Amino acid sequence: MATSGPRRTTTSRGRRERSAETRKALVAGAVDALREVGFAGASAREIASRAGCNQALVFYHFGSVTELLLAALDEVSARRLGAYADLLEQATALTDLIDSARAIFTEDLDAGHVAVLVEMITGAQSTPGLGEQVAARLAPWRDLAESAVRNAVAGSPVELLLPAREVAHAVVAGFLGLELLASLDGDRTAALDLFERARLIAGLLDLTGGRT
Amino acid sequence: MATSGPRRTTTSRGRRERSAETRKALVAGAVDALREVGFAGASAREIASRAGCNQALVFYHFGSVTELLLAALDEVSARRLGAYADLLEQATALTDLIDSARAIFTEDLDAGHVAVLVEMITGAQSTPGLGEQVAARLAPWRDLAESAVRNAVAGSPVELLLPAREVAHAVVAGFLGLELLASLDGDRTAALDLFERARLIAGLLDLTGGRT
DNA sequence: GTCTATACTTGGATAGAC
DNA sequence: GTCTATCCAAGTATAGAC
Repeated sequence: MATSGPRRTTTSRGRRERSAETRKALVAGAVDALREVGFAGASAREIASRAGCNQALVFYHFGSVTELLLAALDEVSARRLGAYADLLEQATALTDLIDSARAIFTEDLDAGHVAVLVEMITGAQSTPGLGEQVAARLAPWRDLAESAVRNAVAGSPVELLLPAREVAHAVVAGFLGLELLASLDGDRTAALDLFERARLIAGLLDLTGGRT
Repeated sequence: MATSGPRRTTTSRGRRERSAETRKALVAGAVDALREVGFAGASAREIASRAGCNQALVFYHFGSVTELLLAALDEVSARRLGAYADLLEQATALTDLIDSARAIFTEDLDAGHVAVLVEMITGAQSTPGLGEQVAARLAPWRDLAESAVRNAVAGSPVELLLPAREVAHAVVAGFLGLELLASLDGDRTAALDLFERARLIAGLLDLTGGRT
């Protein structure tokens, strides 16, 4: 049996890795907390408890609870934007776009990604300066929605009546609103009915507005 | 100068009236607090300070902060529903409906009525049982939107493609989402552009779908 | 890097004087 | 009915041991 040198099993890690793990656990805990108990309930103790580590580590690694919450929002944003970009660039017709949008909606509702965003938006009211930070992190979502819309209506007459930039704003607002309602009464059928309705209309538009 | 008997000037009130005034002040303070510092910042002390009275009165009159916040939501709901009903029953065409909707949107954004609702919806995550209470108070808004839509599309072919109940859900979600975005970055032009766009489309639909 | 312990602050809620 | 005073719980943040 080895008597000296650093022990190295599958579970033991170097200090640097251990630190990175803790940071990750805290971020994940913050995401969970925002989702399940909201901004008002996302305290350092609550988050640390979910991360399975000590409350003081929140301040050691992130300086303040607010900074940790922003890191959580960053993590969710980055992960979702990547996933959406892949899905949406495949959509070259309105029908595809609606299908993708519905898939994204249900996925996010299950995982609570949009809930995290919404909690940060509303929670920003109580923390001076937080609003700008959240707004900056929201902008890429708008841009993504815009390019998706542009991609789907390109060459169609719909393009003239509904500018992509405006539609994108409506899409983002719609997602936030539908998420709010669905999470409030735990019923997503009203939202899913709307996606179905939208798909029907999109089908008509795709037909009449055939591209070159 | 009178030396005995209850003094009665324009500012002195009976005990009962005084109590009612305090309740009103607390409710108004709660509304302001929700609007300006959000659910997370709406503490008993914060509210009482805005109401110009003592913190203990929150518990004397309402039992708990949560109950007071619900009373605030009730007050806003009742006041707005009355105002909207008058405005919306005048709208017998889609164009009218959009105009009314835009007026309501800007009015509510200025006064922060929807902000109160949104804060209560998201804040409900951190307080067990609050979700149901808020959901119950949201239902009438949905119903109002539905009857407004029904009223505006009655007899038009739009009615067949877009059921009022579904559209109403989209309208409520859209209001909440647009409000969230506008309050976040203090810019409502994107929302107003959308209303203008909607009015354009509504004009076309009103023309082609002439009623009997 | 992580923990325990602790100082300090804020907030919910109640008791009792007025 | 309203206020002062106070208790207690929870939260942010830091110091210091390991």
